[in-house]
Amino acid sequence: MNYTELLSEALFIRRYNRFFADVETASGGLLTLHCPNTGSMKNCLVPRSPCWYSRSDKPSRKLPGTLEQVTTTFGNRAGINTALPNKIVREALSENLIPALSDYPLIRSEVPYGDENSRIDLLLTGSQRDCYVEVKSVTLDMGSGLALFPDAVTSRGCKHLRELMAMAAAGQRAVLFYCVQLSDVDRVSIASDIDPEYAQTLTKAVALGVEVMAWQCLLTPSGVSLLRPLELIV
DNA sequence: AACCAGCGCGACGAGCGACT
DNA sequence: AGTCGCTCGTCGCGCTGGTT
Repeated sequence: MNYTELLSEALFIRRYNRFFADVETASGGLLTLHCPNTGSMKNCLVPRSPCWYSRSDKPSRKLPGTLEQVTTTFGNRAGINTALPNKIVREALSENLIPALSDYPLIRSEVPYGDENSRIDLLLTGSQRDCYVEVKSVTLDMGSGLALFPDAVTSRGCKHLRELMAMAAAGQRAVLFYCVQLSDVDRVSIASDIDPEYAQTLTKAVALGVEVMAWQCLLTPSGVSLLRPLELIV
């Protein structure tokens, strides 16, 4: 997934509510950007650390740009745009870069499904069984190569797990795909101390046949793409 | 019938005020 | 004290209405 133009570098100053972040540009000016991540962004908000943003001149937008990448507490680069993982994974699927999900000719995004008014991120069809793929953005850097999910209590995350379990029980493939937008990471685990209910539900989901996979992204100023599968400690 | 533009809505989730 | 519902900005989907 390529940005429309190269990202600009700045210094992260503060995120003063979940939609707005102030940065200091190279020329020393203060710029308010849209923050495309409404989560807690734990370990991703380090004052005066390097960050990168995209510019937009769309007349419909109120802010001049979007915060895309930041530096974590441990000095790693994190992609914080929660809209990107779906695009990145879809792109990788259409290029057959994910061996475990390579036999599906048809890919659709945001398809309504389940009993709780949900939409599945990606529905893969055209093979023997349909494959429901829920993509999660992982940005919680714990240092020493470890990334965790979630970074805050996520009732929607539990809801998505329940929907995936229902799909698996109905005989379809159900996949939870952790898209890890972090540099210098080699394994992913579940933050059971942050959201015990999510951890329990995930254990149940795995036992019921929901497949879980985690891939690291390559983050550059020109774009983000899937890089390699990561060890998953569930 | 086919296409396009515009509009409305849902999703995202932390925080806050109103209400039970 | 606990729960509910609304709000923020952006994106993408799906519906509607207009034009060709």
